[in-house]
Amino acid sequence: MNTQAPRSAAPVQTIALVDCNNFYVSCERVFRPDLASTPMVVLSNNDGCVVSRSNEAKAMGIGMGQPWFEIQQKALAQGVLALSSNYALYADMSNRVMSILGACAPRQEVYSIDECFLDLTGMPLLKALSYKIKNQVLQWTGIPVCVGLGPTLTLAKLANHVAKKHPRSKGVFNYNALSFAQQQRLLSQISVTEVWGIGRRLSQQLAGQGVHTVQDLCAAHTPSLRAQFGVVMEKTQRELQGLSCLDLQETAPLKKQIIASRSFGKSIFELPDLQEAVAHFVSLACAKLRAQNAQAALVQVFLQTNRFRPDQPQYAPCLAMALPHPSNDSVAINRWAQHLVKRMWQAGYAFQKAGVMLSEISPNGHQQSDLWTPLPSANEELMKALDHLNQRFGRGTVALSQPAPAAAAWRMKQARKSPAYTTDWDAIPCV
DNA sequence: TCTCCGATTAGAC
DNA sequence: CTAACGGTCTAATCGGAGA
Repeated sequence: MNTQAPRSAAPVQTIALVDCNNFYVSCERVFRPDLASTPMVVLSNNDGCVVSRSNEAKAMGIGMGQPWFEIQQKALAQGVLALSSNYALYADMSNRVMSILGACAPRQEVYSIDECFLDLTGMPLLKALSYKIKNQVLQWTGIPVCVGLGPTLTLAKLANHVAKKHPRSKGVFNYNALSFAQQQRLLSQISVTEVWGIGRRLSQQLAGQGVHTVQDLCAAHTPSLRAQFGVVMEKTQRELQGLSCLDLQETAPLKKQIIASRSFGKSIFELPDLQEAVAHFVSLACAKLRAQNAQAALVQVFLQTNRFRPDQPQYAPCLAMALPHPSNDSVAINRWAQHLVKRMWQAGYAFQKAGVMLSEISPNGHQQSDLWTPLPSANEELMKALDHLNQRFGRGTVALSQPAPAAAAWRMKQARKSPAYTTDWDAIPCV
């Protein structure tokens, strides 16, 4: 068994993981302070599953990812408020939180919509600093956060988990401040399930090897671990031992693929409805592509019937096409995408979902062109104007196809959505 | 035999 | 009234095809 403290030549880093509490619910509450103690949940797209829960809802036993239809009746009877997700609001709140946090440290990695890593290495009075960060975010945005500190990204995440779970920590936990013996005792009290990168499947397999706690994983024989589970697991173990294997990624690398897809509010049978939906997905995907100043060389379109209805005929075609040259032009890409839908559509199927995938992505302006085919007259100005309008007045203001998405047959179900408080003046309640 | 590809798997949020 | 179960993204790995 490995009971040695890891000795590393590098001075101990201090990484902070700052995570917003019940993020989507907290965003909604900023604009509805009257809901501060109402049990509430936010639902995924199409009002499908629970994706964010208030503490009250957690206490009632409502699980993360539970299908809403399964618990709806009981939950409503218990007074649970359910809201459709309002991504425009959450993205805007996230930007505010992240820019405040970014100013607190020389280096930041925005890891997801509600959490980021900060490099606090070498800074004095870490505990006081952490509380200051936490209070500043709360004061300036209304969003509560917890802060976990550790010598590696994985341990910072674990420390954040401790901060969230133990009320005594008051939202801040510093793993680096523990003695080696205290660290071991703590790790032996936490299930491996809580470790970043260890999901349901792996924790089950680990349990088969007698590895149940984080301490068990730290102490496991490294070569056997590597042989059975691969590199990723070895890195996780090293990180838990305090040896840094993962780096903070300050600038997000270009996406290798961009997908825009959605389930429909109801089944779609007709080709024109499907085409409209696909046109919409193309414009979403291309906007994302342009936002990272990139272009794609491959378009793919897929259609799906409802896989939860085995009694109905199933059909899930997917067709790809290489673009004549890399592009991020919604109009051009839509032409090819429409072609693909037409090829795949067949009468009689109840389509439930469709999507567009862009891949073989490269930075703008790096296209290999040959001498004979002229470069396409890129609709650059048009696309710029389009992105601007959609940002300013809301997604779907300017679309590639006729009907506004709000009226479309394929539009997703969002029965209980809150207003766009932060991006639409008219949505601000008069006081 | 080596490499490249697509499909599959696992995980995160 | 009934039926109803999310959307993106990455990396590793494996088996088969092709060089």
